[in-house]
Amino acid sequence: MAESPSSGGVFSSCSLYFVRRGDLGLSRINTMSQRVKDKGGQVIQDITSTFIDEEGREKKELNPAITHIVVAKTLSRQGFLRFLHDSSLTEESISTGRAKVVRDEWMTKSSQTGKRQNDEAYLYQFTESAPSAPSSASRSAAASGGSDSHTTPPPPLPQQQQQQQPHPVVKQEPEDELAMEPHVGEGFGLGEDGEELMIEGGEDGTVDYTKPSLERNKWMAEHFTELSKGYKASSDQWRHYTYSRAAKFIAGLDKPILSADDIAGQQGIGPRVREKVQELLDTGKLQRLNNFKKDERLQALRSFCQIWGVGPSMAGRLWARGFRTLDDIKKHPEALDTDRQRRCLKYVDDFALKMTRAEVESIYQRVCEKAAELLPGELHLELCGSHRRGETHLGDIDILVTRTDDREVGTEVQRILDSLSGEGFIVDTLSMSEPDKGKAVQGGIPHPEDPGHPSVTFLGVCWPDRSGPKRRIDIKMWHRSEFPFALVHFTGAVGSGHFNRVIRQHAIHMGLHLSEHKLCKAMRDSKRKADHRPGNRRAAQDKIWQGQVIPCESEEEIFAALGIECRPPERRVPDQALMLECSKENALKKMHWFWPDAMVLDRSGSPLVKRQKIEHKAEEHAAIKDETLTQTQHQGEDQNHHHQHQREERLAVPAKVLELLDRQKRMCDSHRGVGVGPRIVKQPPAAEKKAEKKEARVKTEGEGEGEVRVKMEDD
DNA sequence: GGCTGGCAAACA
DNA sequence: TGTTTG
DNA sequence: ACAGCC
Repeated sequence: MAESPSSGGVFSSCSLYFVRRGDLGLSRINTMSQRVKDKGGQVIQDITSTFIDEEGREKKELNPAITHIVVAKTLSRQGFLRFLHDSSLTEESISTGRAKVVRDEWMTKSSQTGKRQNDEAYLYQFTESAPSAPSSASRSAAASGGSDSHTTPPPPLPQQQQQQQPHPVVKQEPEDELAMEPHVGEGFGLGEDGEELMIEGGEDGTVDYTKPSLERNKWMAEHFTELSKGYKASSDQWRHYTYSRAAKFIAGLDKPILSADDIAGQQGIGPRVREKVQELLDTGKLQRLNNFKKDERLQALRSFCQIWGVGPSMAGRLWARGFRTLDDIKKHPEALDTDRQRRCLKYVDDFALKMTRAEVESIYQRVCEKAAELLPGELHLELCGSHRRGETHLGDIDILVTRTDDREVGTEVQRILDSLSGEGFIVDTLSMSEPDKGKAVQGGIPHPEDPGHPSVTFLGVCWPDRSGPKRRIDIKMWHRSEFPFALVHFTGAVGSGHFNRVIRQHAIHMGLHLSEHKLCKAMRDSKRKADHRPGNRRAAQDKIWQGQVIPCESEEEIFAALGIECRPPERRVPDQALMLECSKENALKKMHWFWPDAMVLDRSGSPLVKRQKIEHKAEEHAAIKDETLTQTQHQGEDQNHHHQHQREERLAVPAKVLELLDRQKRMCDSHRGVGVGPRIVKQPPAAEKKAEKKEARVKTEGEGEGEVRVKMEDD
């Protein structure tokens, strides 16, 4: 079997079953199944098979054909047990069966590397174990020896083997092979520099958690940030997101929280967050967070994620292979996948150091000078990111460049970089985009009259001061017409991009599409979980047919178009006011700004209140129109008042938006004399897919739920 | 109870 | 393609 | 072990 990979495919003689729970959804299972089959494996549909016992009764057992049961690594033990129960299997039948229960990474990694990964390194721990116990190591040790010769690097398994349970640290002094500047001793696991201290003690006086204060709010927010980071490292993106959002929300409150009820009922704040606020008020700490701190594995994952280019997935694999600390990895850099990661391993300590605003500004200055020297008067540079948001401890430098004229972006950034590299200022490139690729795929099928402009993105490392640390620097160049969108995008990316997510969702609700390049009308082919069986076809993608762009010359105009307050950079956070402004109802009231002929109705013509996906498809226009007519006709007076209702709810079109629409019209006219209204570039590919979809929709409508649709009446 | 959750682009 | 980043 | 929506 060690030799088989080349002959029969990676998965030859494997029969996999995918557990559709947790993060392993249908669409992912479909794609994975396809790959397994392509590479010589089999996918089994039923986890059980029935047999007839002596008394002639039907019984179920674990399907003996299965060699591997693939489980989402984030699926909880309980979730897995529930799955077993639902499949009328017992825990025991699994443990005694021949099928190996492996995490989904086993499959993706095997497929990626073209080498079947060692099962034992990817075992899914569903048997009894403390949530944190890294008990797998011992088992894999025994098993790995023989079969394992072809898994990626030789078994690096440092001395940790034996350490597993008794974790009392054993911080054996690293022999510092990679001569690091000893800037920070850095206990990882703790947040980035010192936040932990602030939580526990408070640097300037401890926070009195029994007394309401804004300080106490911040203190609570930090707890949520810690939770969020923990979940991030364990690849639980949604809890990461939720807690991170909660942290931002609480930190942004302008009134002290008096009781847990103060935050209840806010958009995005649910029972779990409320409970935890309560717990903080009652006990001054969070049990969950304490568990996190004790969780050796989690702390290791967090430290691994400090390497730029290593995320939760890679971190999990490193842990599975026996690495426990960053030092372990420094001793075995070959454990990392790419050269870039190995380079970034050396930057870990430097990148953990924050900069002052002045430092950032002087770096910005240096780039500005170079720009002025090479291309005098041609470029405009702006500091974005956390600096623009007014923060004081900065992790990186984020510079946005545009031409002062309307010419397309070319090699300007490259020239600046070349020169600065020659001076030893830029010392590494982590990622560099090809200037001409910029306009290729931006956010779906582009509008035929306005496919967008090329842009350039550089992510790299600079070394402003030979005696100081190296710094992360991003330089991006956009076409002038798209510059404001880039500004919004690269300023709003707080934390996990909460602000961007909220306003983009809002745009979607208005039937628009907001990206870092443009704002445009959009037709979305909504992403549905396909009801295909695994292996057949892929789930429908969330395709966007881009409609007309809505040109905005400033951030102000972008916010105006979305009908929300133009916030100064430092207020680009998802606070209560924003969530309110961006509620679905509001979006729907504003929709007619850009879809003047659209009526938003459910099937019976009643005014919509809920429903998120705005779905429409070009080629259904005709059909919809007919439907609309017949409906509105024979609905008669009965429905009339509904329409009035809806009209009443509409928000008046602001002057600014009229201006934008006017500008849009002028641009269109001058461009090509194109009429207003969405132009469809491409028809959705498979005819049958559409048929299916139509059917599905009719069905839901028939069931009375009623999709909201935007119905267009032709211009 | 099940599904979705902002987006795009580079890299291997 | 999945993973990671901004 | 999250929140909001059908």
